Amino acid sequence: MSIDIDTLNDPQREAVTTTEGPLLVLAGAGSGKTRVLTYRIANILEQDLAAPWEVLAITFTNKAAAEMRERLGQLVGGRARAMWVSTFHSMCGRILRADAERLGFTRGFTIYDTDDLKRLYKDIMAGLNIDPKRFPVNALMNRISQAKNDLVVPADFEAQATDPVGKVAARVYTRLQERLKAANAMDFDDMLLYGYLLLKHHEDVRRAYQERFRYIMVDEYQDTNRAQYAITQLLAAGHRNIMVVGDDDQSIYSWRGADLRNILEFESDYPEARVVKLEQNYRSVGNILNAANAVIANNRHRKQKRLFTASGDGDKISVYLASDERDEGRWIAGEIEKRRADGLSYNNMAVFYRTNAQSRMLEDMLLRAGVPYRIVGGTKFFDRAEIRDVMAYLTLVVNPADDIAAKRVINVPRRGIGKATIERIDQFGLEMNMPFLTACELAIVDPDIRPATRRSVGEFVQTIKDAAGYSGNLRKVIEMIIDKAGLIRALEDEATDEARGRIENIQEFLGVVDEFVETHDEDDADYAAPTVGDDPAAEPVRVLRGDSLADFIEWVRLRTDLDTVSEDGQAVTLMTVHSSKGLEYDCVWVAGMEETLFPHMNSVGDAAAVEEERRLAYVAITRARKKLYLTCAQQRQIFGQTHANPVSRFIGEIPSELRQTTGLGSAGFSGTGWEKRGSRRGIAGSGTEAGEGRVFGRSSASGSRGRSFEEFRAGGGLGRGGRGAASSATDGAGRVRAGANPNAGKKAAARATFAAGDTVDHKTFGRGTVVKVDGDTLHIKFAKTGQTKKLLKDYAPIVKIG
DNA sequence: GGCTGCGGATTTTTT
DNA sequence: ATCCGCAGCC
Repeated sequence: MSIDIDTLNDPQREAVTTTEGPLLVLAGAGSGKTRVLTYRIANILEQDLAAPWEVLAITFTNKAAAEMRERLGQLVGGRARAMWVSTFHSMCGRILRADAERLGFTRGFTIYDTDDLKRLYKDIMAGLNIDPKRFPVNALMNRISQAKNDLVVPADFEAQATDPVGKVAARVYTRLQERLKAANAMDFDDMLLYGYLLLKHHEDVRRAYQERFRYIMVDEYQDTNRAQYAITQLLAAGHRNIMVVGDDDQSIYSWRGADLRNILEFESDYPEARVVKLEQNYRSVGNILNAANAVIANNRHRKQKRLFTASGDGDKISVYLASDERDEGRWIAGEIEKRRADGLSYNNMAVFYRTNAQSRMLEDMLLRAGVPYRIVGGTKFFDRAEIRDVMAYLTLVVNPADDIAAKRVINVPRRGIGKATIERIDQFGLEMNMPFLTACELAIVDPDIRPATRRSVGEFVQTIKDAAGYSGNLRKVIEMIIDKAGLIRALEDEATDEARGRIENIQEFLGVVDEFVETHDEDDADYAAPTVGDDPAAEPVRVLRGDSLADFIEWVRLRTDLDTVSEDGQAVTLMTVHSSKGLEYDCVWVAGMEETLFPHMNSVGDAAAVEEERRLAYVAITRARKKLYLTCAQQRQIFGQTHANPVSRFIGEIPSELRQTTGLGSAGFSGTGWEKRGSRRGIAGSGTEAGEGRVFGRSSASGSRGRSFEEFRAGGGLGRGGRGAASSATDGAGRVRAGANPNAGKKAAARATFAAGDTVDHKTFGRGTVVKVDGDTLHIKFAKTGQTKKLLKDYAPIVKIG
């Protein structure tokens, strides 16, 4: 269990052993940053410099936190549990819950996500008679979010606002904070803002934490915004043992408030700071690293550093010039299969893109090629309407003042409470300055509401009230709430495939509850923050809330899709370049390397924005360990229009001797591929593949229109708002999980073209035999590779030949 | 109270 | 192209 410091290189060791005072670690991509962080913490414990609960490690994503926790567990065992290893938001969540009353909230406060918040904004704007056409909600939200991240409170904001939008925003902001407080709710930005204000204005609280956290470490420091920076400063002021780790070249979130100055000016904030640069890269081969270095060298505003590696040059970077995005996807799918044939696992491959819109075509092509994939990001499981409904009920139980939640589900499932009634109750509640739910309670005797409706309202209120009394096993409690609310019963009555899919989603949600319970059993309870007045030297009280429903809700609220990236099964990962930060793969494809896409058109023309795009390109390139592919399309459809974009400047910035170009206009380009023939609707197509002389096409038997790709990818659950969930709809291997697919039942009927024993020909894999037919999924054993693949009969490029 | 159809918008996204 | 929200109608 003891750590082996000798395995570190010199700067790494210096970072690990420099425990006292401020320390800035400039960690280049792939330079072993996480290792340094975890070793440093382990070392601190090893040397008895601090107790576990005196250590605070802050990361940006829950995933990163979980990873660090895991690795710390390996190094220091159970002591890792007592440490605060969390994101800024969950840390603030804890701090705020302990002393919520100081700010006028209760410990049961709700965290509003963007969707909830937007409802509230609209409500407020309607109340203030602000025309959403002239002042778009999104614009106001952005403006106010920015203010919060800059720690500007409504009064200051109002004083500063001079422009028309600003003045309107000021009114909305003021009202917003009142409404949020009345609902006992905070948005994500508030967690930071109020976390800061609590520490700033309550000296006893501040001192308790300052004294407690002997060692503080902040990862991805280049991405901190003003609020996070200020919180860090306050917490670190006690012992001044603050270590920040970051890479200015990987700062890609300035658009959401990240301030590069935080890292660039660390040395002036702490003149006594030690600075360590980690420049040896252990991840990528020479050619990739040199390409990355060459690209990023074009940025003016950066700390000079140059990564080097001891490993060989490796392959050149492959640049592919596709004719269009379809060709691009097809080519990537083909290359993926080639690497796969070389023995590389799908799990070691990833495809990145600049914008989510690009994923469609890539998915389509991978699907057709039978390449299993999983998508990171996009729509989240927890965003589905039915899941949000369940969450709203749970939230209401913990926080009856949450009007957004109350209004969301007062008529879900349908209880015959109409818009007019809701509006009436809402009006009344606002006038009386009481929560919506309280207003509901009083409305039960409102003679102006129909008796049947009043009864429904009463039942709704009673459901919530009763639920507050449930105790015991969390899963049972939640099941009971869902049951009493009648959510599943209503869906059962619908008796549609879609409703069945939703029921399954709710059941899956219960699985998530189990997951929570498993990872948060009593013994695992976190150490609560020392409460005010505690002797800071004493061991913190171990009280964790005793309120597991509230904990569960917070856990879900602060959770995102990225955290749930499952490593199960073999699949290529698809994600935006932003999501890829912190990850690494043997083979990486970056699609859409064109001007206006990457760099994005909204950034061209703004020097600072272009630099951020370049950092983004740098992040993408440095994710690859062994092989990097950059692709671009000569023609591409954007918003329904065809554009011809020049090749990205970032490709040009890579020295030509490091790259090798194929595709359009270069030898070896084979022209139109299979994907162009036979539309996705299943029209027969066939052709002869150059060089292989093989018949290829799709069965004409699938004459029906089939499901559109959209339906297909949304298969995991069509939310009421049509918000399908691409990522969660696929299982680990990228296949659509039949169980969660409301369309699962009806699709198999139409066409029975394949049967076990059929011989088929596949575009990429060649001849194979159908081993098994599983609904739309064909299990085909291919002669050439010997492996059995699962392909979707309506999408795979296969044709029956015997 | 729910469905349909129109119009606007559409980088990136953690929490 | 396509998704989403909203308004107006049944």
